[in-house]
Amino acid sequence: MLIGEFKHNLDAKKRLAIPAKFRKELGEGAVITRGLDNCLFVFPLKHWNQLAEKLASTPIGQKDSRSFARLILSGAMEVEFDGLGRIVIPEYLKSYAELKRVAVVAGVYTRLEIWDEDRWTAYKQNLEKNSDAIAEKLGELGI
Amino acid sequence: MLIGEFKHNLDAKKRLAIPAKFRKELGEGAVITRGLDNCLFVFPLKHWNQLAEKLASTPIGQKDSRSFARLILSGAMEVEFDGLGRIVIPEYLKSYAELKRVAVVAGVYTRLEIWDEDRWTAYKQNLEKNSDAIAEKLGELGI
DNA sequence: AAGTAAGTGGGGGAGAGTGGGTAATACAGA
DNA sequence: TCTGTATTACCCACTCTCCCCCACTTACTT
Repeated sequence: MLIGEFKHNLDAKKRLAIPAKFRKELGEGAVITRGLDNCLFVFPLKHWNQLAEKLASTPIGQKDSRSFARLILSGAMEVEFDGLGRIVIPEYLKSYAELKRVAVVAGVYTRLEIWDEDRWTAYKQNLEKNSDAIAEKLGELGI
Repeated sequence: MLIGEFKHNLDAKKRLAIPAKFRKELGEGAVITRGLDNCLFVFPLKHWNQLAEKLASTPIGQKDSRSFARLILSGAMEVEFDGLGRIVIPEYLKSYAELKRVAVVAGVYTRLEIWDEDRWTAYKQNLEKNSDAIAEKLGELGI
């Protein structure tokens, strides 16, 4: 189950340790790509295939879905682990997500997200301010 | 049935003893995550899975549901008991709930809630002061 | 009053994360 | 074509955190 939040360092060689907990589930292969809200998405191969199919089959005529598909598909790369469970973040993804030294790796059930720590903190603070709206959403989901 | 209120210490290693009474019911697994009003929720695995599925299946393209799912899912952690029935509270949850030394573990029928003692006391006092108003609201809900 | 179950706390070892060194490969320029 | 440079990938070593185990204390029960 891909859940939880972990802080890890991006070293000078653009290597990022993936938490051991997630590594097992990604072992059979994963894809890293540009995500939404200036973070990176990491999909297990299984979910990636589903998503890619869906994106490829969206009507080419619609401007929004076309550019979304482009964003996701063109930025995609297969993830490769080194002997110690780290991945290398290509320069174009690093700059897209504005990654600096400390990165946050967050599990969102079907995918991982990689955030720059500062952006992540700011994003969360902004969300928590709207906790009333969140409570309402929870109600809708029957909690 | 998860009811009752217990005070326990959070030790220097961020371990928290779960009352023996609750442990049995959570034995098959549980998930801890950010809750409302700055407390933490602990769901039995069964309830959590339902919730997570719902969250994960919301459309990724919609900003609101995306950030909402992110907050709940990334905040979650599988609960693991040590040999003596304690769980470890990850740093980011500890700071979210502003947990200090003494924590309150409260059963709310389908879930547990974990509160910092001071916040819990303050919250309860506030509740008792406004119990009339709350009772009226409840009336509107047909209780 | 003693025994048992539950909670508190600490020490040590294994495993995970960090960071640097080196060899191999690719690429550019002479 | 050969050489020098840069980038990548693999390997190794150190540190720290987390997990497991054990011992002590408290409270409740009989």
